[in-house]
Amino acid sequence: MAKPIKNCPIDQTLQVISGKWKAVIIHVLLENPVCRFSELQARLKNCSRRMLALQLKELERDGILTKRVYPTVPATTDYSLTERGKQLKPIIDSMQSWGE
Amino acid sequence: MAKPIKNCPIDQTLQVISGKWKAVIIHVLLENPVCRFSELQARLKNCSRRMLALQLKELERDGILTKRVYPTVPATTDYSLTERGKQLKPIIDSMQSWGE
DNA sequence: CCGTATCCAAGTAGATACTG
DNA sequence: CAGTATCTACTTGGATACGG
Repeated sequence: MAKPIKNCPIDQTLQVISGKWKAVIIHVLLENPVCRFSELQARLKNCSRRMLALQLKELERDGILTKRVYPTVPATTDYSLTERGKQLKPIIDSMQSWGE
Repeated sequence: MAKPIKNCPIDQTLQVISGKWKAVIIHVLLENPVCRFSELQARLKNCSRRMLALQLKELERDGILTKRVYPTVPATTDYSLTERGKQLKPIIDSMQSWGE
């Protein structure tokens, strides 16, 4: 009962979604299952290209989303949630409810 | 449908709980409704006194918890969640489930 | 179009010492 | 006991320029 925490499941989850733009990215992808890089950028008004790329890379690394690259010229990419990513929906939803 | 986000409810919530130790503090207070400063410190093994004080001060400012000070010598204090703070339970709980 | 590399300014957090 | 003050090292993120 007096166990020290941190690195508990709660923090695992927080690490994954608490990047500056991550929760919002997940939210967008829950509503729009497939998004191109430029679509995401358009929706996240103040998020720089650099930041967006960073956040997406981390989300991909953590198994939350999948990136597909099409060998067109110029290159196009799109992003969509994995199953594990979709399971974040209850959390994002309750965060939205609480925030109102 | 193409509205830019950020500063949406999701982010409001994230701001409140995503401090380095905040989610864990809330979790502890959900299980132990009244905690003294030293109790919290004991449970958050790697959290310095300074950090704990900072996080608590922000949580108090955001209306998540209430601080009571008893004019004993030496001073003692305790912390407990507000109603609004208690309403974070579904979020913390689902974060815990997901993290496992 | 979709990034990456570099530089730099600002913010953040630990260590330590002090206070009512 | 429960903090605050200060100093410093580390991290973060914006601006800009370049690359496939």
